[in-house]
Amino acid sequence: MSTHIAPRGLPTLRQVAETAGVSLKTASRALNDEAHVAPETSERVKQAAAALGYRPNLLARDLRSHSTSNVVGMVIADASNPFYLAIALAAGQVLAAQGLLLFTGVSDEDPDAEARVISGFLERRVAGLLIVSSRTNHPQLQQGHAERGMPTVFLDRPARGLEVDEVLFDNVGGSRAAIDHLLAQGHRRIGVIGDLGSLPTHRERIAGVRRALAEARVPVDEDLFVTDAHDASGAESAMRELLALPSPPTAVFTTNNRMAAGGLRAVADTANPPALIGFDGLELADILGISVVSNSPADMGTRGAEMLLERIHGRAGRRRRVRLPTELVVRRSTATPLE
Amino acid sequence: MSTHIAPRGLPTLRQVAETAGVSLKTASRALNDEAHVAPETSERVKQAAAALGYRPNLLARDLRSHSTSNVVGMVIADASNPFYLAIALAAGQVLAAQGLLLFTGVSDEDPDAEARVISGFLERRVAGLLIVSSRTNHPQLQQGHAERGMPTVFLDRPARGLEVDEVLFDNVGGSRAAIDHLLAQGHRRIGVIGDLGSLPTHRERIAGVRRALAEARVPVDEDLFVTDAHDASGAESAMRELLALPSPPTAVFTTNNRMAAGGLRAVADTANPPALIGFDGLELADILGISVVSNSPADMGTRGAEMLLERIHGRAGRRRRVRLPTELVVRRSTATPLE
DNA sequence: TTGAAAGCGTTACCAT
DNA sequence: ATGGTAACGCTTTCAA
Repeated sequence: MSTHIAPRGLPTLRQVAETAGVSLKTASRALNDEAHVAPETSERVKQAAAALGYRPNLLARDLRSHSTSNVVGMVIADASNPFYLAIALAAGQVLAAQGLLLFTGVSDEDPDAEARVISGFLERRVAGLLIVSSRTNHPQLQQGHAERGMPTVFLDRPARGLEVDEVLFDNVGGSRAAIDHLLAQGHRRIGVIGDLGSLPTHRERIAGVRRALAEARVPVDEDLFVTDAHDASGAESAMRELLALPSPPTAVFTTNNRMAAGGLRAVADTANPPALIGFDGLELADILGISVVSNSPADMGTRGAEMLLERIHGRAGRRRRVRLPTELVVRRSTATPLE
Repeated sequence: MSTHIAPRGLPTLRQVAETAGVSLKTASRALNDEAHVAPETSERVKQAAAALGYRPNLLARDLRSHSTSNVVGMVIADASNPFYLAIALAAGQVLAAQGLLLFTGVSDEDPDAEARVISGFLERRVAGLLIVSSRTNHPQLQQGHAERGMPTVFLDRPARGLEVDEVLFDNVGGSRAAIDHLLAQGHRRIGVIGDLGSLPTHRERIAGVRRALAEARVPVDEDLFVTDAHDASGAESAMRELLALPSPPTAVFTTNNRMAAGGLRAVADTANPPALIGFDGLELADILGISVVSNSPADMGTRGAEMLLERIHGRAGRRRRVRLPTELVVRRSTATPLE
């Protein structure tokens, strides 16, 4: 723990009570607007509280009352991606409407950090958990929380081996739509630039690609599939490698917004850039004319928060697994059929 | 005595102690790795804890021990802007290295929501506060926290009337650099598209513009200054209005990244777009060739967290007000001098 | 090395 | 309508 700190000397309920000349319990009742307090007593207590700058100690309250706190904890894996912010923002709005506060911790794709953040929430007895996980297993949650009834919803990435609700995108369907579109434009050599191969999201998107190609009986050239390009500059290199192949792809599918940004950078100064399509929204994609499989992080946040609220309010029953739809948005980057 | 059931059936330290066949205090000592516990006793306690899925209740611990919690609360005003995420991410990394957790709450530019989030943190007795405020006054913080020693650092926006540390950008200097650059390129009719006029950041940036123009003895045409375009689509309309003027500007300065995105959208299909320069980084600005006054939200987060840590560790003394530098990055959008 | 008791600030229960 | 007392789960203090 951290070093010693000067005492903060915040007033307690007892001091408020003394100042107002009432008992501890009466002060408590007055400040909580409970019944059976004379209006003038209540007024006197509230003035005393204001004068002293009193603030309830929620640690003590939650400890005693066993009421779950009004905080929902959210863990996001990657804060450098506005995509996850959009989820958190939407979720926060839904929760705020119910008087719940959303506090967000960042794991930065580090499983240990994620465990620490979740522990922090759990040990402070939050009312529920929203998790964009960077893990494939969840011993903490298995051990006693999610499975003993801590309301929990996984977002964007599945909860492996855990009986909890989840909200994911239709990654397979979205990828298939992207590839089908490229095939329809006449492309047969289709490159793919993907994020970390360990990410379930990535895997599903790749699965969609393979399925689309298989159904169209287009042979798969593994050299055209680059994976583990975990940031924009990795994607940029990946794109350069693809274009330097003896027989380069005529179209490239980037599996998320960051891969798209990197890929784009690599072709920005190219004479004959390949057709380009991405997954996820991309800022300014409209101006740049980039086709995408678009999804709605806001919907994900909203839906996840709603499901969490139901659990917090006592909903029982089996896990629910929601798949949110995606939408193919065609722009300049794939508008021209291959000759 | 019947053993009580903890909320959600979580085991308590007492149950761990009973399972291990030791006293409450011994269990506490063992789990906290304090001295004076026989190794084998310690081992037995830890196994019991693991078997039961024990988690310490930090509410109880912090309540009793008066140790400040290991949580720092951060409030951000606008989560739809990746800029603030970048600040939070950097701050979180600095704090994590010291064993502190950063929890972030979003106010969405709503002063009441900000107050609620701050109350939530305060009432949970966080170790410190990082605040990107949407308020101009801070009665809560004045009343007893910031001024009684709750470590607090304001980021990006000043702490009006509050004696706390702050880290801001050199907004005036950055704007002046942008305008000086446009003037050097021969522009005399310079438009400005700004965010909410109530935002101090915005005001400072406008002040920088006026100062640069005044020093160059270029008369100010108020019709060219559009303000309160608080989102990208507002900025887009603003840009269209500017271009529709009888005597439109030859260059436009957008005072933040969102204004830039909107302005850009408006000129995307224009034959003779005005010169364009923005403030703040903008995703893909390099590809789009947009000049910017660039700043580093990561530096802001890092610096702010460092200053907060010093306060948490007991640093006394007057408030410190840091101004972080900006850098002019010239790209295609302002590369051509006006004929 | 270990344990019993007190207490943190609050709310719950049972009186008055 | 108001108040005393116990209790929440933990750490601190002091004793064994």
